Amino acid sequence: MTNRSAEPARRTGDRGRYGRLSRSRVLKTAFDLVDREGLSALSMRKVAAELDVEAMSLYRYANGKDALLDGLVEVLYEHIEQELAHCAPPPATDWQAGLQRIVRATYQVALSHPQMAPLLATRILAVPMARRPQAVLRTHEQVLTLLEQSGLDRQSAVHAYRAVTAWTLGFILTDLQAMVDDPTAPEIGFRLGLQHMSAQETPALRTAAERLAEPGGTLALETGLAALLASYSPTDR
Amino acid sequence: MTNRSAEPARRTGDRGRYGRLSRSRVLKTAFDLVDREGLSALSMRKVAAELDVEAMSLYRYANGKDALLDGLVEVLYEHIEQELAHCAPPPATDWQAGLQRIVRATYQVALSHPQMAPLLATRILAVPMARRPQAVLRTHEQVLTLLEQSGLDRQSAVHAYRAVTAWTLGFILTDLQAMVDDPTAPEIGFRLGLQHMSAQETPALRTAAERLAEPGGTLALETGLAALLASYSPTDR
DNA sequence: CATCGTAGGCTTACGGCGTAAGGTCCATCA
DNA sequence: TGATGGACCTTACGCCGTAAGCCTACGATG
Repeated sequence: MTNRSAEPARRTGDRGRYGRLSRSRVLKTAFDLVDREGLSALSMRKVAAELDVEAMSLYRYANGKDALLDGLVEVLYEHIEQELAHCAPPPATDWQAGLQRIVRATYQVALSHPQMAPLLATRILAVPMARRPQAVLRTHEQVLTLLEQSGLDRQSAVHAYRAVTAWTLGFILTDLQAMVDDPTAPEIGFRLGLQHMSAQETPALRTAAERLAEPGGTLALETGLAALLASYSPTDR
Repeated sequence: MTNRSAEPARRTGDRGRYGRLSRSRVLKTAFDLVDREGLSALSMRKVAAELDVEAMSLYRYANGKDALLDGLVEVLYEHIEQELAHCAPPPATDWQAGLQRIVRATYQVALSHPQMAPLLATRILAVPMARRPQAVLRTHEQVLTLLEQSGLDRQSAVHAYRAVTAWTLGFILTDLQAMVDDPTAPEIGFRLGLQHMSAQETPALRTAAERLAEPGGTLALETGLAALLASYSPTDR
């Protein structure tokens, strides 16, 4: 509610007519809020408050909370595209390297914004493909195009596409899974809460927990990707 | 609130002292509600209403909504265990078949209860491993044990375990992803909402959409699983 | 400069939600 | 029979999403 009449509402590209809101400002605020406090802390009212605005004002730029969540996914994929754009030149001939590049970028952006990970899983289940944000569709289009370049027939390319998508999503979720039970504990076993796990019923899992707590890493991601791709392109073996 | 004093509160194993509630009854009611109306329709108050009880009464059996959600995951994995128990005998020597069996059961239970799928993704991110329901841990223990039987060293077994988990979860989510935009449309293209997808920007995806709308199926699930497993066990190639 | 249509933001209000705190009743058993 | 305590209920609070409608400052127009 701060009166900023000192600024005569110059219509920069990033503010609305009154020099206050804009879609990008709303999404960025929500994005930062989730990064900072987690998805469960996201509410229309809090986002609005951070913008010195009432909740209902957001509706012009994100028509309801679901639309806001989809906006967050959009931002996430825009980050992926940025990562892809400024980071590496695409080696036009090597389709497999092209796929690796996209999958790796997706993984890294997810790691940078772990609080958003649930969105990747839940929104894909909630919003039909045709309604997904453009940035999402563009990225998926690239994946599919690369696979079709690889010489696979259309049917196999679609199967491979599903495999790549499933692997990437599953790997990210598995990698980000909650392992730490008590962050304040000094010893790793207690930090993981192993004293709550029965050594009778789940001995192997208990023993493996320490190793499972470490992130999988880019290497494991790409190993699995390569294995899946190889199984779809008979030329490779 | 119906007075059922006709029944003198016989303490069957499935009811509490007053012959009304019990953990299993609460979870079953919530589970059915989600199956019927979706996760977003789940609320403490509605579950309570279906049991002719007040919301706060549930807290003795599920201490808050998060605990209720974890209870649903528990029920889901109990279904998986039932599927495993009554369906096929485990071929003790063939560890790969053993893994297939578990993964397939997980997939089939997920398909039977598609509304629960988001829980698989979100709860794994929210509750530390050591605090997961016993049924979940038992199933994971089986997977890990089978992999250790396969001759992999401990380190590789853990990597393979992560891969199996990631693949299964990712495959399920990808398989259950929303594709249908307008269920009432007679023609498939409109049913998928393809008119909303730009033929300029995402032509390949648009074309592939029809194929993507079909479920992946058990075969694709097992193909990918085999490919991943092969990449972790050098003896296989 | 005066006017006007409207985009952009605000107000109010409603019903539903999770849950903290404490009360009540009744099956049990001494 | 009377005490005990577990099972369920009542009340209340503060959040939430959002429908409906209002108000006003702005850009365009003359």
